[in-house]
Amino acid sequence: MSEAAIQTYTRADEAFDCLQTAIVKGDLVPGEKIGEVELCSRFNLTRGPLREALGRLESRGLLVRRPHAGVKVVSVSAEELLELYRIRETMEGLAARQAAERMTDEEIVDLQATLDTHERMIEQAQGQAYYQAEGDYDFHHRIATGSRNTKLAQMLLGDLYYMVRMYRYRLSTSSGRPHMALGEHRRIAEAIAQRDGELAEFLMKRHINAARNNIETKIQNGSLTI
Amino acid sequence: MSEAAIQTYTRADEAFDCLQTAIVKGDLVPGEKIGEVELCSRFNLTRGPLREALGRLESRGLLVRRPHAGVKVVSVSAEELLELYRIRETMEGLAARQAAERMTDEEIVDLQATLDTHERMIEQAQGQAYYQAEGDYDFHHRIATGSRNTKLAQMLLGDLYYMVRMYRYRLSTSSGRPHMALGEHRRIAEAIAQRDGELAEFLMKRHINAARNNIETKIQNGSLTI
DNA sequence: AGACCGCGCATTGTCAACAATCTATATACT
DNA sequence: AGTATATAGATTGTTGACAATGCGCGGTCT
Repeated sequence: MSEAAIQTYTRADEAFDCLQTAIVKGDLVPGEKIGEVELCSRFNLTRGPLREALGRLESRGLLVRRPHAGVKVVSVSAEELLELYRIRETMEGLAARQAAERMTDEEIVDLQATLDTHERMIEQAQGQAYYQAEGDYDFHHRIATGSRNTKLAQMLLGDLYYMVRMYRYRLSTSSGRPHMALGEHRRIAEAIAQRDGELAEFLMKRHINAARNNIETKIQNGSLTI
Repeated sequence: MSEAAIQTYTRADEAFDCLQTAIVKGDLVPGEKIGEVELCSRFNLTRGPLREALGRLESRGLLVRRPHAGVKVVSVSAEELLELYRIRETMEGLAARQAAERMTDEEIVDLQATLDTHERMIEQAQGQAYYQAEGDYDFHHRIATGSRNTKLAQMLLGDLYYMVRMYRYRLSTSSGRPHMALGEHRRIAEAIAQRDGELAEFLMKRHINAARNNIETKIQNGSLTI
């Protein structure tokens, strides 16, 4: 998905993408032990590039590897998932503040246009958590990039989002509050449009904290099992 | 260096550690293009494990890789280095807050004992920036671990610190304010000992911001060239 | 019957040869 | 003379075979 920009696309990159999306989409279940040869036949690869991809994924925390014993998809506990949101809160708060200071006017227009699209999506696909989750991801993605903070964007897009999305796909956590989330997005975008970094940071932190609380209560209700 | 804990230590792990320390210590210069075969002979490895290690390092942002063209050590601009400190400010602030809430009493005692050691080091090794930098790293390391936030510690220890250390070794950035930094560390440790998370967060953010300002003025003076 | 030991098998880690791609040099053309 | 192109060399990417390690099964001893 969207790898057009890359000129030469090596087998290892292919393996990396395949595995990453497989993990995020839940085709590879957390905790399950997976053999290398099985993965090779599954994705039509040889073990060389595969192992390189496994190394990358391990380094990103999506896999755990024990020498001579095999790899398995990382399984995140409920506490760890909530901790992830604590990290997001601070990091995306920073991203929002820097985005307010640095995004181009054009990017801001695009950002707000994206939200219009999301609104239509929510109305059309009532309850289709998939599109909601993707829309949410899109919004946060734009802000991370808009921060013009290379490493920050890299950490958010490369490390955190994949772990969060992994559970979002599985649990549709964002369902239940799509309209509310959209409203929060709107206000954040508005603050960015007014170049009010402080406000954007505040709103973003509150937004993510709300999402975190939503998950926490669901877990306590028992309606969410991890 | 300190690989006793691991039972089986694969060649790829070895390659990873060798390269990482080589990059951090400056044996591998940023921007310089390095061939795979050269690295192999340099560290007594074969290309298989080496490539796996290269993948991991690329994924962590210490290397950049262009398909069929080779790898080179990442070169961070002055702006990017300062941005790194912005990220540290928020993330380590969070770490300090959570550490204040979650560290064991024993860990806190150890933390303060560490600071005593640092004080002696600073007095003995006047101006030896190396030990100062390592002492500083040690302090921040303990707090990251003490946060009991797996992913947060992983991101700080695995991603950010290596990049910062890379430039610390080269530029001895922390020199000039060792005593001041120690005093700031002391106050942070004190806040943690009193279980005052809010204060610990505030002090940590100010501490890192001070370090950032120190670097910024040095860059503007021209006494620091990157 | 239960526990411990040893062996065989499967899986992972490593290696060296082969194929594909890029870079640089030299040559021809404008 | 400067630019573009083609070719040669070197370097990276990939493959399949080989070696080393962990895991499970069966046997034996208490």
